[in-house]
Amino acid sequence: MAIPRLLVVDDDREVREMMVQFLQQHGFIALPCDSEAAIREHLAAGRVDLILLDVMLGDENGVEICSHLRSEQDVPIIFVSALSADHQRMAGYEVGADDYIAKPFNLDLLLARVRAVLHRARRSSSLVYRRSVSTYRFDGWTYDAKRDDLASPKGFQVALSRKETALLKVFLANPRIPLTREEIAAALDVTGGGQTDEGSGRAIDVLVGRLRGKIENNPKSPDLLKTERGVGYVLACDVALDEAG
Amino acid sequence: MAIPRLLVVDDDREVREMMVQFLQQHGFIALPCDSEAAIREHLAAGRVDLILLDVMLGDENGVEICSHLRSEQDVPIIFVSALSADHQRMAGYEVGADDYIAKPFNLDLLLARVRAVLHRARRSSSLVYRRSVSTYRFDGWTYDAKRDDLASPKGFQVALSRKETALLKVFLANPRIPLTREEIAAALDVTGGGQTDEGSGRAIDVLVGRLRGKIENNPKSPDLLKTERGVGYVLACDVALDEAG
DNA sequence: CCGTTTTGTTACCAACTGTTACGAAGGGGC
DNA sequence: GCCCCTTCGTAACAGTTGGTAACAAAACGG
Repeated sequence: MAIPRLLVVDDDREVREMMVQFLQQHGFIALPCDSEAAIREHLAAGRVDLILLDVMLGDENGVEICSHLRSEQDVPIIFVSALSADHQRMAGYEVGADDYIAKPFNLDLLLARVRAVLHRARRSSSLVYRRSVSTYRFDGWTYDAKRDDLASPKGFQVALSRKETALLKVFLANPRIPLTREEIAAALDVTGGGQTDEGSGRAIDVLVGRLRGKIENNPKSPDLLKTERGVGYVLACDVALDEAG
Repeated sequence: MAIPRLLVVDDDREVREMMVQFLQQHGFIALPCDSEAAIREHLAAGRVDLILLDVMLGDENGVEICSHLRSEQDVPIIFVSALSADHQRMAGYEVGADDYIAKPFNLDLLLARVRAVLHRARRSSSLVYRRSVSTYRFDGWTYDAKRDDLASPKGFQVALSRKETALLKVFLANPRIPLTREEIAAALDVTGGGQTDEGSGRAIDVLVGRLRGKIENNPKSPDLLKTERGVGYVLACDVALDEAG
């Protein structure tokens, strides 16, 4: 299983950002959303492992959203709510929520619940939970995560900077899944997600360019880190994992 | 199976457009219709995989239309209706509808039903569902969909832009079937379907022209991408598929 | 502190794609 | 054939997006 991707759905921007930052610090890809439409975009765009859903979403209703989502696919959902009354809790479970956390909550409690639900979801879908992947192999390349050591198909060692390494890991964890700049930025904890000259910087583009320069045969026409115009980037090869622990 | 082609039959223009847009966004070719005559035109013009049929069609009656159509061929039909009373539902099933959705409905529910019915239709007609065609061969050309790699009969590699690739795929999926600009636009998610100078742009024409420039021996008198005057374009050769998975 | 390395920003360019305008090519009626 | 109208092809243009060199700022390591 790749790095878990979580959607943080809350209409209070401050709460949202706080949760996103906290979850990112603990190794998750956390993507902020503020509406059902945003959730659907992410679901359509790629894998989502867990949704943290605020019950009160301005004019939308979290319980209803949950009900919609649940009737279609079984993404795990954890409700987050200021309404801790029991009947509210029940309304959450009845539409299929996997857990329910009352605000204000302890962030570590949140983390524990998130891990528990992800763990459950993994078991039920009989995916092996790889506690620590030690080595990734892709297209002849070998990346030893433990020693942080990347070797080319011909056996030459290639040095990556810290951010380049992080970027590579994100792609290795999500092979063949197109990642938006927003998602990459979230996983790397950099600011910029913009792709035009106005707006925020183009850190992701530049970073991808630099990584390409080190791992692509011909960086001008990349075989591995392909551009999905209007979307983002995708690692266009399969990745084999050796695991330890 | 090529991209599924759906007819969206509803006399409320707004509802129709909304459904069409939604279905297009999810990868279907969705064609709006507002009458039995329009349905028949499409059925006569080419393959139709599923009809979404409003029960109340102004002066026409959806149930009757369904009954007519069913007595002739077995296109799957899903009824869409504001009349959710049980007897109405039964009237729908009795004339052979494959499913029945009450308005107002959740769009994603619609999507789920559409996919279910298409899936069923595929199985029952014992068509192998090709999850991923890896290579197309046509008139000496080879297109490797996995690597997104197009090679000319003489073995030269030809670079296509994203939209050009998408256009080629649409034709490869529908060889020898004349496709209207409307259908192509739907499959490509571009706006323009108009062919005159007024109205919407001529994106499809220009795109076809560009693709011709890359794959035709003599773009001025095309052998592959022929124009069907007053209709659209057609790929005038057979296509062989190699499949993987 | 200072030099080095890493990382983000900016600017410029190239590629992609939709729009428009204009001319050419059909097609029907006479 | 000739005229007229519709349809189509395509060059030219413009708006957007992505690649990347060059610079600036920040982090790092003594």
